Amino acid sequence: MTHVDLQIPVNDNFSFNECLWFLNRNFDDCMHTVYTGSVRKVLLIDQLPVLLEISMSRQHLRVQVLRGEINDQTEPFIRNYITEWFNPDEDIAAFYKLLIRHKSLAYMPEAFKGLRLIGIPDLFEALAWSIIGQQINLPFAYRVKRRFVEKYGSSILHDDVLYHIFPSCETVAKLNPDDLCEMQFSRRNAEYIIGLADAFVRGEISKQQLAGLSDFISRQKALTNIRGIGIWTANYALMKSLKEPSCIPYGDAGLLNALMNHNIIREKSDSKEMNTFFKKFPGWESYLVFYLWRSLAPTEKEKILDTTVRQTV
DNA sequence: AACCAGGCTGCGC
DNA sequence: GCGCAGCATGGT
Repeated sequence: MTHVDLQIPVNDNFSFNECLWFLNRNFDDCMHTVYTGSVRKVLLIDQLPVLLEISMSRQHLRVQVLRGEINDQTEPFIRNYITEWFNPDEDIAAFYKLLIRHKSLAYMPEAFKGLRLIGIPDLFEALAWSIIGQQINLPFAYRVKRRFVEKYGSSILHDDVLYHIFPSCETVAKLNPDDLCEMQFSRRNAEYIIGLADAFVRGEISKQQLAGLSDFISRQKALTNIRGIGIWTANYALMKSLKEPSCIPYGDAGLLNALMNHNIIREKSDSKEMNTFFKKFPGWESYLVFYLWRSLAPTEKEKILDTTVRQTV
């Protein structure tokens, strides 16, 4: 049964266009494809691919199934996935109130109005992606991810477009570091990712197990116990995959740049000022980090200029 | 050519 | 517990 729509309600302060804009920033992310007013992505549900198109229809996210089955089993999975991806059910009014109080951030609720923290619901994907992104620039990280996904993930073809599924931990666990070094992983990051995949295969870690731990610190520790996952990666994954509200990815280059841009810290090493700053946003640290990252993206004007240049060249 | 990039490990203290 | 070198991999 195709052509069935799902509707997912959204609450106030939700802008699908802002979310789409973020998904389509200036990077080439192979895990989804953005169109005007919609985004397509394929999910793997019980080993079967389901291609979705998400768009906005009145006060609902509208999910159309372009390929694959939608039934009593897959529907809850899809609903849950989309909800964790766009977080349309959150109430971010309190966050906006805090932003408005802050001198150099007061512009954000208007400038980024309705942007939600875009999640990566799959924990293995979130962790593997953040390991890929360690200490390398983002355009390069996205290129490495694309090579990795195109080689070791599966995909489906629809209307002449390939939609990719992230490699499974079973597949990755069987790789040798050399397989990944070929695609410009550093040897160490290759070892990290394969080890991570192995931990998932062995059941040493899972999203469910992690979510079941009693507090934030335990969840952080469970992650940093894995080789290759430091505090930055742990916080990134907890923020993107487990909706942890108070994650500060310490040392993050982008975060530090954003804080410098907003004159919130003077030196990148100034962790004291940074901590005092974050204390003004209790419970919204993750959201704040996400909005600060958003502030690093080029403005709409710059982006249009950029594509114009590329086209004429 | 030097410095940067959404860091981590291991060591010495 | 904290600071710091050493480390890979490319981009600008």
